[in-house]
Amino acid sequence: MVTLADVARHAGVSASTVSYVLSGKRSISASTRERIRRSIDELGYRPHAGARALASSRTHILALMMPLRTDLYVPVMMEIAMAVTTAARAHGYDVLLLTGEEGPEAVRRVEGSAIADAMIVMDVELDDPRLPFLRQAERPAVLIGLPADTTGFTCVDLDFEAAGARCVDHLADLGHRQIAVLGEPPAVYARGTGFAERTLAGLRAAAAGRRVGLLHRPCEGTHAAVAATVGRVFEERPSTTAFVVQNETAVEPLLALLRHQGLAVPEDISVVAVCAAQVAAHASVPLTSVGVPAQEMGRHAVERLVAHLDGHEDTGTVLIAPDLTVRGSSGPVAVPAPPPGRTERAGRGHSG
Amino acid sequence: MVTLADVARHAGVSASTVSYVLSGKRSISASTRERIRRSIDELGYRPHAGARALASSRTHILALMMPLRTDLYVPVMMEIAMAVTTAARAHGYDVLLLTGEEGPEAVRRVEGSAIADAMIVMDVELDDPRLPFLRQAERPAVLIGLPADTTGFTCVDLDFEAAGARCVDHLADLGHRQIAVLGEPPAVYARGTGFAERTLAGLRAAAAGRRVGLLHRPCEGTHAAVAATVGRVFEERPSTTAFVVQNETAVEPLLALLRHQGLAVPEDISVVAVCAAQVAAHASVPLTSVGVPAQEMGRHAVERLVAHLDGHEDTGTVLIAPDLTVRGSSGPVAVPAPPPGRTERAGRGHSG
DNA sequence: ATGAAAGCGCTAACAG
DNA sequence: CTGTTAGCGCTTTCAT
Repeated sequence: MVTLADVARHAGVSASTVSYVLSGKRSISASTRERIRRSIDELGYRPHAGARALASSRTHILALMMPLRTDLYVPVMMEIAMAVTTAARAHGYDVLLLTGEEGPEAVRRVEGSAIADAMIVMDVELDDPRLPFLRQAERPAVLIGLPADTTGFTCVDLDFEAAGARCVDHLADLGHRQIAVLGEPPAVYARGTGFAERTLAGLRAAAAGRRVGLLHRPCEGTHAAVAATVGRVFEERPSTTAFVVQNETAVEPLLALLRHQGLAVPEDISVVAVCAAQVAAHASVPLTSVGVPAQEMGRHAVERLVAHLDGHEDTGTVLIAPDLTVRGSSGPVAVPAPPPGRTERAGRGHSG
Repeated sequence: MVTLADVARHAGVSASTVSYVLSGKRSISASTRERIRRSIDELGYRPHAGARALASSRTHILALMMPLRTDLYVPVMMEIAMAVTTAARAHGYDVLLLTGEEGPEAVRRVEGSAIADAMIVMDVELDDPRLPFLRQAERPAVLIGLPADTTGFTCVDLDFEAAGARCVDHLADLGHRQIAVLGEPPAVYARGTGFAERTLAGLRAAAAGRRVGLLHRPCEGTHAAVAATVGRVFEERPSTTAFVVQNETAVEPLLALLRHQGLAVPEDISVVAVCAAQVAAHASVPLTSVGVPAQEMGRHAVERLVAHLDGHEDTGTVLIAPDLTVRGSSGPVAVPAPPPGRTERAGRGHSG
């Protein structure tokens, strides 16, 4: 193994000089700097991570806590993880993957063993059990998601409230007066994930402002559950002309159901999604949607953390502005509004 | 920060004794061991990862190289990553996440900086550029997937050849004589991923043995591509009565298309998938399938690596036996075989 | 602009 | 069964 001492000997300088060339923490004459660089390349030297961590109290590792749960859309989690890793590498950091399984204990482990310089926590719940430990930890943390109390943390998330409002505004602009919301499964609301509620708040506020009716129903992503939920929606609000879906797994079942009921999208009924762009774009009917900016979230999280580690204190919440992409699943409400043809007799979408 | 020295002082012993209690590498009297354990708990001591790594040349970290590509089914990657992380924790290891982005350079980095004790490489191609570097590395590696030359590595994968054979046997047993295979997109075959070819080899061998016709077509996962491919399949082999799909994203488009053409599954046509169990189980028609044992693969990979690190030399390939789960998308071929009703005129599945 | 030297916290001989 | 001690490879004062 090539050590710093080897490089120093090879370049005819002291170890500290090599170290300083690497860290750039003091000025080195151009000539020796070049000589040392050459030695480094020639010998194929790489600093020993452990030694460096021990001496400097900096591991250049960020810990990423992933949820173990599977009721959230996995590809988005993965995209965030990849974005975090890529952004981290761009700043000279590596990423340690932790599963939610260990829970708060993972925080103590990272803290106690100094195995990472900072933590990124995904799938944060409103009253997350990890937060107290994170607060009393030495290391900075960025939360992806918004807990009830954000004191002491930097949080990064999509502005789901604005996203909800954006959906309603878009549909209201198209003339829709009665909107149904197909939400995440009840379990997601129950465990206080926050984003679902925030979206709902935005939807409701905008609906009130625009004087359109809003009916919200949590929903599992199975064909059966979607059929049942949509059935009840049409019973309660027969004048529904648009759906907002916030549940990746419910997207296809919903589209299949509407098709099966002879309702054409967007001629008879509009559908807008709050979901991963990929899901919206590749659905059997490309969906107008507000995407979850996974890449951006991952990147922001890392950059905040790196800034903090570099001494630029900057706690605070980053809410990423929603972006609504029109893809053709939303259109003007039919005039006169067609009665929802919900039985087998109906043919394919005619709007008159 | 609490150090080993603090614990030693608190327990009234020497540092080495504490170290040995932790590692169990030499016998300690029950009384002092207990005393030390108590001190450790009381002080909340955790070994400093960097110091330990420096002194012992063991980081207790496994590096996991994930593909950055998105043409493979993401949830399976994620499931493997989670299984790896969980299994690693169970053996006292943490997992460092590396993206394929860095390519072979990542291998050199891990090797040179001694940031991990071993590597797990996912999405291995037949002639993977990382393998030469991995071979000359000090640290052991486990590949998830099978390269052309497995010399020097432990490889873990599903026995895709057996999986393919299993599908053909299942369908042949049901009386099918002409099977079509909807494969991964051409790009997956082109870059030499191996598993796709191995599945095909298994399908072909079994088909030859059972004297059933086999037509294989790579296919993108879009509705348009599936429609085009299936159309050509029926033109070339009108007597096709069963499909084997190995492409998660093509599953729903295929089912939708068959439905739209008035072909009932499994009455008119059988469908068997080689894909993630979750996809098969939650498809609009639950699919008979051979699942990808992601959990098992991740676990095996870690266990092999840990065994190797513990000195139990055990290089070799682990091919996990396929498991075909019957879910109702496969059935006996209709007698007499129905002509595929591929045009709009056809009603819903009647077999006469 | 460069060197010398003292650790960082832990492990593993080497002694007893 | 336990203690002493010499590093592991690097960073960072303190000198010059």
